[in-house]
Amino acid sequence: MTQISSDVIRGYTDTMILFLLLENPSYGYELSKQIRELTLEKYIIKETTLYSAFSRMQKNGYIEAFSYEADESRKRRTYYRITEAGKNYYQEKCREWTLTKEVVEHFIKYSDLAEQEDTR
Amino acid sequence: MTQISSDVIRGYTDTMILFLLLENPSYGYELSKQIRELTLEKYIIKETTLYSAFSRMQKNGYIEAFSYEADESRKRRTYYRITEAGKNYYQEKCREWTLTKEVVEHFIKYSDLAEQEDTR
DNA sequence: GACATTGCTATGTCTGTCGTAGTAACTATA
DNA sequence: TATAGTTACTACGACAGACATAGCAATGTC
Repeated sequence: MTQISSDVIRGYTDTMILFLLLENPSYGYELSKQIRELTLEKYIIKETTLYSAFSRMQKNGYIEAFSYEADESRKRRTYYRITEAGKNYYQEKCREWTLTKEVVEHFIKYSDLAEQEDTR
Repeated sequence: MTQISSDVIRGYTDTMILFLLLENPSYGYELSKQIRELTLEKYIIKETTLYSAFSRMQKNGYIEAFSYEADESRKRRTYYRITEAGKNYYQEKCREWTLTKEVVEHFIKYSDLAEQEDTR
């Protein structure tokens, strides 16, 4: 297991995208590359997952779409920027994450992990 | 937000149950109480979630059902114990958790969290 | 005897992820 | 300039885990 099963990440893809949009507006392909690089290939977001996150978050008002092209018919990419609501949502998720960590770690045993690694 | 949205926990309910079964065989109602208490009410597992986890994990061979009653027709509770496969699965999930934490934390900003708490 | 708690089953819905497929523009290369 | 590879998306359907709702029977408590 070198990659993460995405079911675990579920609920945090939005957060990952919003984190990156806090820095700069961006678009699908670039974001997916950034996520892959930032996580050192440990998490590679699927295209469909990414784009469905866009439409969900746009619907929820967390991001806004825009285009750099003057001519709408010519635009290649759809850029997104984070909204104020998106920033609030992001912060909420960060707080939730600390709670989640606390909860899950009650049920995790770190002992023997190294040992296990060796005996594999 | 004092409780955790269960979508975040998704993928770790099995782990929580297995952790407790490592100590003792147990049954639904008791496990749900233990989870509630261990997490100081931060996570309260839904009944349906719990019991569907049982059947899923039994199907996967991670747990085994048994009864303390001699007379099967009289049994009140279904007890479960963890199997060897379950122990391995549990350890795998613990390793996965460390990875997950690493990945997610790249996208979390802890700064301003306290500040936010104050202004609420 | 009434009421709360315990312990579980059945059924269906919702949502996020993902597989598969397809399209079109742009880029590099030979 | 033909071709292959990369970029940048959209559409559609399947699946699985969490959960709402409902129901039911045994046990405990006052």
